[in-house]
Amino acid sequence: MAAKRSGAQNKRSQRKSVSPQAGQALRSEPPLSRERIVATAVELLDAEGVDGLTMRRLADCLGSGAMSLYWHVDNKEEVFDLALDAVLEYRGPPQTAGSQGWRGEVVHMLEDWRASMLRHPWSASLLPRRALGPNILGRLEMLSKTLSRAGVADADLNAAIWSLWNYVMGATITRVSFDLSDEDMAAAQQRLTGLSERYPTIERSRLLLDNDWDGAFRKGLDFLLDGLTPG
Amino acid sequence: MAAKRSGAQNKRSQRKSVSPQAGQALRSEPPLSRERIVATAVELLDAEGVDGLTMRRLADCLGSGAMSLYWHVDNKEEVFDLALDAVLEYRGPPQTAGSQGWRGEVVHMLEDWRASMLRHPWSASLLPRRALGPNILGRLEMLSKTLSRAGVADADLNAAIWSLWNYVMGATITRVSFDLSDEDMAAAQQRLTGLSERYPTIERSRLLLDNDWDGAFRKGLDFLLDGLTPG
DNA sequence: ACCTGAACACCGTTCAAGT
DNA sequence: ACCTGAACACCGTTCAAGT
Repeated sequence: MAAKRSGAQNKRSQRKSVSPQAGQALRSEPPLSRERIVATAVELLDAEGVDGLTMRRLADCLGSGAMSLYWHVDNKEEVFDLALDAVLEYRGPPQTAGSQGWRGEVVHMLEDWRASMLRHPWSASLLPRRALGPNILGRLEMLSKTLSRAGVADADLNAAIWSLWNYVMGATITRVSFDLSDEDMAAAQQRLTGLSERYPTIERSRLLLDNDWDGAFRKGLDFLLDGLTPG
Repeated sequence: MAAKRSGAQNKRSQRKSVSPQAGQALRSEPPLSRERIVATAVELLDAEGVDGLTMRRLADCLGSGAMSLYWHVDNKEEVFDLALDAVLEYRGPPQTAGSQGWRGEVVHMLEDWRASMLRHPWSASLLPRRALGPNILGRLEMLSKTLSRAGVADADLNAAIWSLWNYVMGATITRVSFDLSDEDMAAAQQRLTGLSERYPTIERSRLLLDNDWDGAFRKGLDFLLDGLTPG
């Protein structure tokens, strides 16, 4: 929107060893920049969760005034967008690739996607409501290309991608939201047990407790791929 | 937590036709109650979205002081929990059921679940982060029972339920988040076209535009059921 | 070009008090 | 038992001003 940029001013000139004045932070921080803001936002989100990210607190962590952020960033929404995409970089298939064929590649891409989001538990539930940044688009592009090469017809491609995307998102969001402390988990199942005459089946199967999330994820993914892809 | 209840005081006694005093609302509202609070919260959420629900605004809609709500409700979190579950009641399979077998029942249950959430677009993205109320548990119980009767082994039951749950959640959340105005949609694809050399495949397939969400949902669901269930 | 403090219009919730 | 207003400790953001 605005003309604000943040690209080229990294030269930082030679600051001539600023003599620290009383009351100031001794080790003067590097100047503000989009990169620093985003990196610190990710740290803050990792440490405090979505509700912990506050423009004021973020500025505090950066050693700047709260309003200084607004020079580099339009608003809080943009901070979310940038932090999210920053966390979703894809480094490509592992060294052992090539030999494993397209199916292995797809599975790797989706498991890596999930793993990236699980490393930053705030990211999964944030993603669906935010703009698609370059890293997200890059992952979609790569997935698309691989499926296409695997023989998925153009007419079926979008449906296949969205089915997989939906599945990965749902699995990750659920996984994060049920990753409670053991006490919370026990309490929930406890509450359930108290109502066992109303919910006998899920009480008996201990639905809320013993879940092999990773195994279940992989199994469902395989079923989807069986259906979505030819051959 | 607290000893607060809201069950039995519905008698409301005979209020003796309160003479409306100047400055007061003429038609005096019915007394506050959990039910009224939740119903109004749902209306407000439907109209204004998640960010539009504010304790103060909610109280305004109810014609009461902001703090009055806290007698009936612990905090804002609980309002969310209650509003969410209120919206997820399940009325059971249609009249024509019985003849359609367990697979038809499962499909109906999950499509109804999705439809209920789509009717209240705030609900889908809220659900994963909230406590499971009786209506949600009821749906899980019914799904569980049906799958069990269909022959899914006890050992596979939880994985099957969570796979379906995840898929439904992911599909619904994505669907809601991409249900932008046409201009937004066009703008997004526009931006993509500008980068078409970086994302040629998804640009060519118009991934962000022509999506048959409902068809894709049903297709992926069928694939999952094929894999998850015996026979 | 970059950063700042004061100020505005909001929040959720505690508390002591009213009826 | 139920409702209330004042007050507290926060928010995101605008604006006019500093360097």
